[in-house]
Amino acid sequence: MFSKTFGYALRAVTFVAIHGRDGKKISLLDLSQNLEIPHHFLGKIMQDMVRHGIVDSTKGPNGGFFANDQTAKTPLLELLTITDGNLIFSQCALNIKRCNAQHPCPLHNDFAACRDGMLKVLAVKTVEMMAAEVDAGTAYLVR
Amino acid sequence: MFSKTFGYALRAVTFVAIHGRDGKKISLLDLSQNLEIPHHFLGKIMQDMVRHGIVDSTKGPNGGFFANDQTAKTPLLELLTITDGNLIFSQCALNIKRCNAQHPCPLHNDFAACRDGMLKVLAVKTVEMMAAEVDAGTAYLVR
DNA sequence: ATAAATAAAGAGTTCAAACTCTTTTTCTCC
DNA sequence: GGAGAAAAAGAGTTTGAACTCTTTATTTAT
Repeated sequence: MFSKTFGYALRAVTFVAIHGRDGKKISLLDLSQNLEIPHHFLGKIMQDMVRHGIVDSTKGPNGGFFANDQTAKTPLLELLTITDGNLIFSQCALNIKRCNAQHPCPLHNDFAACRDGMLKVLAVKTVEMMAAEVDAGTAYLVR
Repeated sequence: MFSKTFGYALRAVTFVAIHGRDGKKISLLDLSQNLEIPHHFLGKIMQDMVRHGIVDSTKGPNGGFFANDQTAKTPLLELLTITDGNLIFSQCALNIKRCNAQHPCPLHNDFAACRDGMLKVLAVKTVEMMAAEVDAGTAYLVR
């Protein structure tokens, strides 16, 4: 349903939201080691996050990624759109070309309900909500 | 969430359940043309269906695929298990190694609800229910 | 028996996601 | 301003799903 890239982005951005505040910066290596994500691959993903303004970064010694004004209040759906595009909104469970309420595949309604429920969650949940759960010890970003 | 193979299998088996009764046989080419599925690829999938006893087949002139006693009452979940294995039951939305109710990722509960709802539908719906919807014109297998 | 039709089987190709490696750019500290 | 640290960028590799092509086996009709 979601790409691995989305999972990596979500976990990394949440990690930065937690640890990359008050002038603290998280290096790519720190991120990839703490979250157990291949670091070159994560590099590409974080580039994209910076490009979209989800987090900020500085190069050079003591450089790294850090939270900005937007980081905490980013809805997860925005991350999904960046990593996976918006194909997920329209795609049919059976891969039929034309599938909609007027011309449904036999799984259209069941799948649409499931997918839309999930999208609703992603639209409402923000990075800071994720961070709060992790801080409270009620959810985990790794292992 | 599901492979294309599953969608192809579901549509093809349903088509056979509708048109391959009372001694009538559906050739691979008929199947692939009616459903607009690459026919060599569909061949492999139908082989697998025959191997698992979901439908029957005969070779030679006037050969093809046809429904057997089991076809109509096959739950969709059984097709899913054949085509996609049972990885889907355990996998986590964020691709975290250990993710369960005691050690959840931040999306665990939301995703589990969505996935389990979908699986419930697949466990209850059978091929004949799909066929009935298609026969009634309330659902479509193609385009 | 032979020929034709059809499923079955095997091997190969394509494509995109996931991942790796190398080089370049930018910045800081000395 | 030179060295080193770190992100950014580009190019390459791997892997598995999806798809194609060719050959073989089986059956029917004549």
